[in-house]
Amino acid sequence: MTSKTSKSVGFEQHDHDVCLEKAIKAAEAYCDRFKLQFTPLRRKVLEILLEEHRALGAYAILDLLRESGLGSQPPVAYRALSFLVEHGFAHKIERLNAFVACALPDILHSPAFMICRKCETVVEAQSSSSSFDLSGTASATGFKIEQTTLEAKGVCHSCAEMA
Amino acid sequence: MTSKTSKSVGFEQHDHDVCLEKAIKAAEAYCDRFKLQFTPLRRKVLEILLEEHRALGAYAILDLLRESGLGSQPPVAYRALSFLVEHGFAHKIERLNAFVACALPDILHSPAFMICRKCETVVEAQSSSSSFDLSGTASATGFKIEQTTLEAKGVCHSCAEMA
DNA sequence: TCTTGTAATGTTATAATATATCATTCATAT
DNA sequence: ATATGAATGATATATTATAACATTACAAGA
Ligand SMILES: [Zn+2]
Ligand SMILES: [Zn+2]
Ligand SMILES: [Zn+2]
Ligand SMILES: [Zn+2]
Repeated sequence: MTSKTSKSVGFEQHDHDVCLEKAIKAAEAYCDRFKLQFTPLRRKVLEILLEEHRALGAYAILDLLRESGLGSQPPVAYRALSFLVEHGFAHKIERLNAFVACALPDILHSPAFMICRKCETVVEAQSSSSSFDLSGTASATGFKIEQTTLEAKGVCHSCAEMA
Repeated sequence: MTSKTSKSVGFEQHDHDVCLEKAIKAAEAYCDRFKLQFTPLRRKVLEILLEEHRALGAYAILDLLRESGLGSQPPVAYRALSFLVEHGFAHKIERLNAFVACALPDILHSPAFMICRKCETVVEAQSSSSSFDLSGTASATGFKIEQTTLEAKGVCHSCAEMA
């Protein structure tokens, strides 16, 4: 059985070079279109995240940045990360306080993740913003869900009325 | 329209005394049944969380504990919180690095939350572990979803095979 | 060209969240 | 009463994240 709202990218083998290049190209195109600056720093952080389908903490990223001489203090990493997250090139995994490159860069989506607690692989599944069915993706890939986190941020009725 | 997988508790008015007492009683009963120690400290932390349907950070909780002379160092709060979370009496809101009392203490559930960014109210919706539909609860309560976080932790196919 | 505004980056300091470790006390069962 | 494990106390430190201010890069308008 497969879901109509979820489609996985990960766990199974795939051509990661294509994956990586597609993401960079998508970011370039998007920044070009919206006059955003895809600076060397931001590009490098995205490249670091794209290396693997794993989540990296800000300080791990910072270490790698330092190695390539592109910045060494926390705000440098956090700023680049918030740019990438803000524009959808990367996502924050709240459970891990860590970041992953978006695996679906050319698709408008609300991200959903399956996180293996053993190998730490993070698979991004496609979904709509308020309806989720991970069970399809999970069973299709053989992922065994143990625990889920679902948190919707927004504005409640009474707060909306005030404005 | 209402969802078959989600039912809200919150935002709208409700008898909070009942809410509070029900949660304490449920915790007592559960601990009794499973021979868990519902110590004064753990009870106090749950009471603190039950005061309001808002998420409290560990250090805010710690301040309140200190006031009642029940502990003053971080591990005290974190231990009580992990006990409460482990047994389902409370949940961690990952997006906020904060904790809420469970609003559905007598129902087996995988928690889902709607968080108002203005008043910081946290509403818990009932859901199954791998399929969610917050849109029903959201529209029923007038909550406007802006962003969602969906993260499933588990074990991937290849890691499961190794074991 | 010059200036001036804005975005990005550099730098220092510190805040906020969370855990490791070891000592002590308490509950419970033999 | 005594041995056992669970819970708490206490100290130190790790990890994650941001505030605040200085500097540089770059482009639009004078
Ligand atoms: Zn994505
Ligand atoms: Zn795995
Ligand atoms: Zn709950
Ligand atoms: Zn509100």
